[in-house]
Amino acid sequence: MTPTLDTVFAALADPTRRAILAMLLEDDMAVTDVAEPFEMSLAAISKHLAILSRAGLISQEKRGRVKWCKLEPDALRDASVWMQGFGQFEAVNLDDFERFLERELGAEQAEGVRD
Amino acid sequence: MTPTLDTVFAALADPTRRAILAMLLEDDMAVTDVAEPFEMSLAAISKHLAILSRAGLISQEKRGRVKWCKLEPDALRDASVWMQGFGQFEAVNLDDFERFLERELGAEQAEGVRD
DNA sequence: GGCATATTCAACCAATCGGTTGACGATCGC
DNA sequence: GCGATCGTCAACCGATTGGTTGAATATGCC
Repeated sequence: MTPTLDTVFAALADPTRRAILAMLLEDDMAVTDVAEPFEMSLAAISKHLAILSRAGLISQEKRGRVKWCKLEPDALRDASVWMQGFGQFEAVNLDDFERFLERELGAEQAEGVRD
Repeated sequence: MTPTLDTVFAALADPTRRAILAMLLEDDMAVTDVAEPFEMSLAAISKHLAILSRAGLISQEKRGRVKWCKLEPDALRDASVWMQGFGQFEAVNLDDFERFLERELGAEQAEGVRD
């Protein structure tokens, strides 16, 4: 399936999935390691990863028995083009982004990662 | 309710709602006029507008018996900050955006606005 | 007042979502 | 080969989504 705006935005609409993307920003990770910080089953995380993968936001490659997850930020490009069309946003600096991530992750932590 | 990334991205995940936002980019519109090009009931459009409104993407103001819908592009700012954090996208020019919109609207037209 | 117009509400429906559990198939280490 | 580990599959569950229809609520016009 070619990723559409529908699938990309739908994938981004879940806080668990956004948290996963933020984790993958640091480094590629195995499925088990992705699941570790979350208070939910491995199967649930596996489903989230499948959704991110179908949206093109990550790729997964199996090496041995571990499946590595890798961020694919290019999938955000079309969505970013779409959004920037409204409001002519100037380029956002990464400090803004980091502060944003801290706020969001902090909020999730406060409610136990998930609510 | 203060709009969250959850509600903003979820609102953007539906093609009907994105088409509505694109229409409002041109001008403010009454609910009935928003509904006109779509092959679905007025009530359905009313619900879509409520979702966009809860996400902060539009505002609605009732004047007389007609309720005017107005784009509120600022609500996209947080989401845009979030997305640009991945991939350091350069500013996108509006020509790109217009071509993009044409493609998307064209695709929807081809399947009868909705599939 | 009375009718038409603009919009929402309420109830319903099928489909999807986000989660669970338990069984299963691969692969590694020994 | 065997047991442990990695990950998915399948079936199930309750909640939400995107749509419908019909009735209800404003408001405007004459």
